[in-house]
Amino acid sequence: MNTTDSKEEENESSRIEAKLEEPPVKICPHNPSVSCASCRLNELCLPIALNKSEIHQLDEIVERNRPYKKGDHLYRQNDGFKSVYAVRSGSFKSYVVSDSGVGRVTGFFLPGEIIGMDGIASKHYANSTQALEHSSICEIPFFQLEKLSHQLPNLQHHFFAIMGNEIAKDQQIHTLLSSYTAEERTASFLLGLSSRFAQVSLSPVRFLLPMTRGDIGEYLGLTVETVSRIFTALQRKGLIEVNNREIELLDIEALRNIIGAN
Amino acid sequence: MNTTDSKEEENESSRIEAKLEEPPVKICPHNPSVSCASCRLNELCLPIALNKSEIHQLDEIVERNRPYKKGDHLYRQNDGFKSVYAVRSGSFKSYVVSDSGVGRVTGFFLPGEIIGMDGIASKHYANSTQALEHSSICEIPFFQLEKLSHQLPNLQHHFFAIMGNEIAKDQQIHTLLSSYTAEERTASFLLGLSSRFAQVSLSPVRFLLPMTRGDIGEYLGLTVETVSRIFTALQRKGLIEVNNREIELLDIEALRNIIGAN
DNA sequence: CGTAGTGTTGAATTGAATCAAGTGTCGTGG
DNA sequence: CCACGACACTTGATTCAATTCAACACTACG
Repeated sequence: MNTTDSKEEENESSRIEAKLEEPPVKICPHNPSVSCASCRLNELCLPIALNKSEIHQLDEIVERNRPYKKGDHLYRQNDGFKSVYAVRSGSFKSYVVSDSGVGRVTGFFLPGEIIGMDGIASKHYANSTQALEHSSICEIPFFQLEKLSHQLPNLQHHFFAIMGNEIAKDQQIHTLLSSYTAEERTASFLLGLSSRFAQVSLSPVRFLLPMTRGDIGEYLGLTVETVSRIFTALQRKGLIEVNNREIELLDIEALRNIIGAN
Repeated sequence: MNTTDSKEEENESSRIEAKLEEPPVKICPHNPSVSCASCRLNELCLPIALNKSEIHQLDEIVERNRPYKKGDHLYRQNDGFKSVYAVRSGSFKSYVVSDSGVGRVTGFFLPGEIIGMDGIASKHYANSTQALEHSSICEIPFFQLEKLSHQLPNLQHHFFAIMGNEIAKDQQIHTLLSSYTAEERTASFLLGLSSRFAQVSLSPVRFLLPMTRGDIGEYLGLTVETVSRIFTALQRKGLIEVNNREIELLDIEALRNIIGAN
C-alpha cells in the first residue's frame, strides 16, 4: 500500500522547520518532515480550503509522530481524549471489546482519513484503535484545533464538514447492517474500499486488503466463514479475483447491481 | 408525551420579542414564544454553557416554526441542506428509502435532540425526517450557526461536542447491529429510550412509544413480527409490561443483564 | 523449520424471516 | 355517535440464510 519505506522514522527535530513556500515534493508518505502544505493528502484531511498562511498555522499544531508498527495502538478504549489523528500512510482499525471479550470492529481508516472523533463529546475514546500495518499519522491536539478553528472560519467550516461526513457515513452503515444480506454487505464493502483507494490515487480495481477476513466479518456483522464463502462465491461468478489479501474487482457494474437489487 | 396542547401555534409575531431578563416560565412545549433562555430543554440542545448574552445571540437566529402534524416532513432525502433542528416537543423519525422502495429507519429524535447533521457535509440531507406525532421544533439555519460559532467559542465547542456525541452514538448502534441478538437489540433499545426520556424529566420506567413496531424493527434490523414476539417474551419473563404503545420497565437490572450477557 | 495465525470448505444447526391468518385500534365521514 | 376501513399488532407454522462446529490447508514470521 505504501510506496516507500520509512527511513527517517526518528527524525523528530527537523519536522517543524519544513519549508512552506516551496513544496519540497516529498513523496515518502512515512516521512515525518512533510508539511501539511506539501502533503499529497491535504485535499482529504484538514487543510482543504485553507490558504497558505492558514495552512502554515495548522501545520504548527500538527504533531508528526514516529511510525506505528502493525498492532501498535494509537489509543485505547476509555483513554482520555486528547487528539484526533489523520492517517498519513498505512491503515488502522478501531474496535470495541465487550465485557465478555467479544470484539467488534467499528471502522477502518485509510490515508487522509480522520480518526478519534468518537471521543470529542465524552472526553474519552469510545474504542481502541490500532495499526493494521506499518503506518504513520499526524496527531492534531483537539483543543488547539478548536482554538485555531475559532480564528480560521474556513477551518471551522471544514471540520464541521468532516464530522458531518462521518455522521452520514455511519448512517449508511446502519442501513447496510439492518437490511443487507451477507453478499450485499460484502459487495458494498469492496466498492467502498475501492473508492477510498481511488481518492488517494491508488488503483480502484486492484488492491491489497489491509485487514483479515475476521476483521471484515466483525465490521460487517458476519462470521469469518461467511466472508470467506462470499469471496469465493463472487470469484466463481467472475465478479472478483481473490488471492489472499489481493483483490481485483473484475466487474464493478455487477457488484453495484448486487446492492442495487436490494 | 406532551404535557399540554398547543394553543398558540400561529402566534408568530411575538416570538422574537420574548424577554430574556426574566424567564417567563412558559411550560407549554409547543409554545413558539419560548426563548432559548427560558426553554426547559436548554441544557440538552445548544445553549448549554453559554452565558446570558450569548444565549440571546443564539436566540436571534433560531426560527420557531409552527408545529408539525403527525406524518409531516421536516425535510426529504436530497433536499438542499439549510438548517439543523432541535426538537422542542413530540418526536421524529428519519429514514431512507432504497431504489426498490424498502424503507429503513435511521433514527428517532426526542425533545432536546438535534436533527439534520447528516446533511452538513454533502449539503443535501441523506434521509427524510417526519413527525411521529404532533410536534414542534426550533430551526437553526446552519450558516448562521457557523457564523455565530465563530464569534462564540463556547458555542463552537458545544456544537463540536454535539456532533461528536452523534458519532459515538452511531458507532454504538454499529456494534449493536453487528453482534446483538433480537432480544439484546430490543432490550438495548428500550433502555436507551428510557434514559432519553429521563433526560427530559419524563419517567424512565413508564412511557409511550411514539413509533410503531414496524419503525422499531426497521431501526433495529428486525421484522415487525420479531419485535412483537420479543415484547411478548420480555413481558412473559416479567421484565416489562406492554399495552399497545404503553411500556413499563419492571426490571431494568434484568434488561441490562440481557445485554451484558452478550 | 515449526508454529500460530489466517483462510477455506463441508455438514449440521438455529435464530430470525417469511408466509399466513387472524384480532385490535384509531381516525374519518356519514 | 357509530360504522367502516386502514393500519397496527399478534401468534403460529414453515423456511432459509447465516452461524456454529469441525477439520484441514496455507502463509508468514521468528
